[in-house]
Amino acid sequence: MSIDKSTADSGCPHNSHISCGNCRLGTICLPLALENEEVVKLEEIVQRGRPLQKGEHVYREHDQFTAVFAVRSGSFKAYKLTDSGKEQVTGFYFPGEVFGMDGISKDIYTNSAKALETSAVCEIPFNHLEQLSVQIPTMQRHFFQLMSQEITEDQQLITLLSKNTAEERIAALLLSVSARNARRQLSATCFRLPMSRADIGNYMGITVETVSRVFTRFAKLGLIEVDSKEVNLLNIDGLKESANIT
Amino acid sequence: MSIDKSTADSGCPHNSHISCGNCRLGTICLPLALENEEVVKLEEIVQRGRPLQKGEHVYREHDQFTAVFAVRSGSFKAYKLTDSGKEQVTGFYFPGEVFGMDGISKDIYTNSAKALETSAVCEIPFNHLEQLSVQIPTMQRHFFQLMSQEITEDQQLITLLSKNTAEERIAALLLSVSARNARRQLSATCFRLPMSRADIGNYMGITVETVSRVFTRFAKLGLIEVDSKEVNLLNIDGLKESANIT
DNA sequence: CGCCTGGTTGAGAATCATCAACATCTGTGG
DNA sequence: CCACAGATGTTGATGATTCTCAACCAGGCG
Repeated sequence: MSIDKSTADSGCPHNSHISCGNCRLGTICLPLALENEEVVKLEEIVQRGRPLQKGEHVYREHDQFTAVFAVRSGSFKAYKLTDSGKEQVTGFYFPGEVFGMDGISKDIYTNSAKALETSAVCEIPFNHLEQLSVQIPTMQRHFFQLMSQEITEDQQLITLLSKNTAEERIAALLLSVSARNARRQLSATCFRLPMSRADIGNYMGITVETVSRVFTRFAKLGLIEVDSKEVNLLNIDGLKESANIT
Repeated sequence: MSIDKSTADSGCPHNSHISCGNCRLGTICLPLALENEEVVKLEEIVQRGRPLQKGEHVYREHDQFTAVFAVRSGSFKAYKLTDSGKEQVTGFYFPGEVFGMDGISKDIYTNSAKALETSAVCEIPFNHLEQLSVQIPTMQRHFFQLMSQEITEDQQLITLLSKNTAEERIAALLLSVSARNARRQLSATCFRLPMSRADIGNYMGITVETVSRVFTRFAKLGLIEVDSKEVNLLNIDGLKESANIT
């Protein structure tokens, strides 16, 4: 909100000409143990794209798979259309996180990815990444890990959807966003949810109405404060109890 | 059921001394475009394990991650325990399919894997596989694809859990097992479900009772025949309609 | 200013979970 | 070979959570 692009220092990911080496998101999206000269090789293949407007697509379902993407600023949602034409949100991505890996298996993206707000991505062409992975084993390992992490997270969501109530799901989502914010040195308690209530409900397998009701219920219990998209987690431990996570 | 191990030919995956080169599951778990000499390299690192009895574990949640596994014969389920101690089934694996990739990200398995019946696996030590991937780009690509496929499948399950009714979920499961059977040149209509009703319900996010009811409902509609674990899909198109897949 | 999208709230309906009883299957030991 | 116990599966009755439908409210934008 209050980020002033004109005075953005080299650590600000909005700035499109800074390099991986001094991007402050590096610790999230890069392998930690990368040599300087290896970072240079990586930088050669990474394409820092122009900003995307809210609603713009990075790629669409069934597009030819060419690259994976790291969120530079803003946020994205991945979704697919079911056979009956309904949307299914499969994930939200915040700065430093990598998406697009679903496309590898069939050489075609199985999801669409669109910006939830004005955002920017780094594009990492996959054929180059493969070559680089052969040269730099650390890179290969890191990328295996990123994919494995996606699997783990999807499985957590599966558990959530298959076992938990609406309240537990919402609590888990809030805690997830909170934790991911903390990883970027941002507030773990006070933040803006970039996605709509409909997206939340869709992602969590509940209706908008239920999302809305749970939010107000949480607010009445003093667990959170809500002002449209802005939320303030007043009682994280209470939320964790509601999420059934200890 | 009627497999006679004593007369098992070299193509039978029960036979523990056959190699990847002439394993009839090769087309499923191996990259197609592998040179002969490359297959030899792969065979050097693959460990063909002893049979596992029903209920035996391949690995347990929180174990040190060492290897991924290809199902040689039988079937497995992957599951994890939730914080509240309940079980969550995260996948079923049939011959030719690879599991254990969830462990890569943290170097620790995030699931347990146990045999649903007498089964056998090929163990592929991951450090060797990484080295091999550097030598054989096709291998790297193939492994990326396997992981990406796991992501895609998990996301399909997410959609199922988040949007579909009990009937649709069961229909989808039956069709999934059917398709995976067909891939192994087995009957797409008549097969045995190796997992319990409880496992099915757990995986699909519904209770055993509901599973049972849906099975009998499907049977009454003439869509399937059920005799305990044996099922016969009488009307695949009808099932696809029930699953909302066209 | 009014329209449209997105969000909230309410009332009734439906699916599925829960609880409970009963049936069946499996394997074990007499 | 049979009897029995425990696990697994089926069926029924009841109830709760969540969905659906509907009205209404708030904010952004032409």
